[in-house]
Amino acid sequence: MIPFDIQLRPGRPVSEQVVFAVKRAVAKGVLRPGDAFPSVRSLGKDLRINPNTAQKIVAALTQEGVLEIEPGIGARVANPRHTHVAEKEQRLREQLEVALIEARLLGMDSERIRALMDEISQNLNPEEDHDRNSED
Amino acid sequence: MIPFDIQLRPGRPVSEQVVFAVKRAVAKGVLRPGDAFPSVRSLGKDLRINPNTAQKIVAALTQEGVLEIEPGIGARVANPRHTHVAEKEQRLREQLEVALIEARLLGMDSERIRALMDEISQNLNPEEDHDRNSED
Amino acid sequence: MIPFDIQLRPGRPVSEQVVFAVKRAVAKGVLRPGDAFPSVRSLGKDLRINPNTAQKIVAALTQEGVLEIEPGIGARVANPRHTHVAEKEQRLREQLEVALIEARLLGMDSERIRALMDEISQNLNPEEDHDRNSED
Amino acid sequence: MIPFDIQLRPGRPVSEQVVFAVKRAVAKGVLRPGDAFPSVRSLGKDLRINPNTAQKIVAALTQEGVLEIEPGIGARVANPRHTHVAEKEQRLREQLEVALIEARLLGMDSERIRALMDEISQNLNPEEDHDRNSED
DNA sequence: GTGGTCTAGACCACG
DNA sequence: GTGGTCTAGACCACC
Repeated sequence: MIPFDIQLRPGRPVSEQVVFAVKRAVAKGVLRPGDAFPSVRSLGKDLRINPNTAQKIVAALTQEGVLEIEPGIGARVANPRHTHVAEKEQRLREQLEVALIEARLLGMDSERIRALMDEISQNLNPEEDHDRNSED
Repeated sequence: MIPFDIQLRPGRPVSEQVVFAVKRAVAKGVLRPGDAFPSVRSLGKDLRINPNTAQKIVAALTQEGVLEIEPGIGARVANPRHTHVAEKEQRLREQLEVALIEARLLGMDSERIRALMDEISQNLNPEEDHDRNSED
Repeated sequence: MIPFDIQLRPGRPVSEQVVFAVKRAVAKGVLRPGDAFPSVRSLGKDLRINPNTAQKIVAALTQEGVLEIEPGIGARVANPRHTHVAEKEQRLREQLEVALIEARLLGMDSERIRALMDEISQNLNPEEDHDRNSED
Repeated sequence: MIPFDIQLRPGRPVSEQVVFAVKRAVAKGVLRPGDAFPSVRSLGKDLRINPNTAQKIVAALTQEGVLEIEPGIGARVANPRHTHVAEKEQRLREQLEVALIEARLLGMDSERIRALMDEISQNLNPEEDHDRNSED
């Protein structure tokens, strides 16, 4: 079972969407370091996607440091290792620049943009309400 | 002549990159409403791309409301019309969510992210009046 | 002087727009049969368009039976002659079909469409209020 | 195979005509949400047009929300999403105004126009369940 | 297999 | 001159 829902939207690569969904789950705390991650097989079955694609997803997440593979055991969510920080921060800057430019072309001023950021940020936060079990 | 430089990076669609570069120029005020935009042919020649690709770029920018076409005359930067606002705002939210998630996975807290946003935002600001000579 | 305002919108052929504007003026009664129509020269000058284009406009309107040319005198709005009825009605049907299809794809039902038609139709009507001067 | 026939008329953009034909098919219910849509290549082959043109057609229909693309899988008729509603409704009004003006210049009164609309509308309706054999 | 992008060059309509 | 469309065929990413 996957502890989060993935809504595939047509028009973009499936693998990309799933990778992002996992990242979001980790960012929100729905998935936490140490949590088991579905095997390639069950992932493909659950999401109704090509096993080939499932394999690629796990590989990508591993490569980015989000997952860790224990050969013969399975995959689990990795401790934050902040790998490839430099290049990731570079990509992040670009993403933010793209978003900011689009926002401006939409006629938003800085205040409006900041408010939007805060709103999205808070939507990302609420992993605090339901019960938790901490063992870090 | 194009009043801004475009650095094509291999591996990504050329047209996409140029479209974005133009948007950035408009957002920065380097290109302003009413300014003439290079013809399809000259754009293609300047950027060393196929006229067809240049055509696609102009079409995309027109469709998004960034450019205005006068058939037989040429293209120019449009007044902000804010077309397709709903759809664009939705896409913007998604872009921002993606960026925020990446930032968190990088270990950034809200304050750090906000600072980064401000930095990028200010980099976008400098719409000085004097003609541009860039050699920083 | 032209007794109606024409707002040129970028992205479509100028001639087409002017032709349509004249038709609308006639349909609304702003221009009436017998009214003088500007010469090619003054039309081009008033609208700030290429004389070549102005010429084409007059020719098109004449060909459609909206204008009549009195050689050496000038052009005037023709009496409704309903020329080319068959082919025009055919074109009209196609236009209406296109519009209806777009409306449906927009999710409008017949009632909504009819209401929209009525609204537009009434917007076309009010040529009765202001004073008139007849010199046919 | 394409479940509807497209009669290309010379002199007008092929892509435009095909796009419209697909829209009509959707409006009539000949194509229904979820139905598979021919691949770019097969569409090009069936219609005897360049794959590139076929690609443009699919792209346009996707952009308008009529089709949905799953990369690597294929295209299918989308559920009505009613995107870009504001812009489309504006365009629709203009289309209707053009048609109404033409109708008036043809000497049609409101009643005649309405009757014509109803006729076309009903021609658009027949979404019978039985498979289609057209030899009317 | 699928869609997406790019190049190369032709033709047309518009002004 | 301008933009717009089409053809022909190549390459890539995705599944």
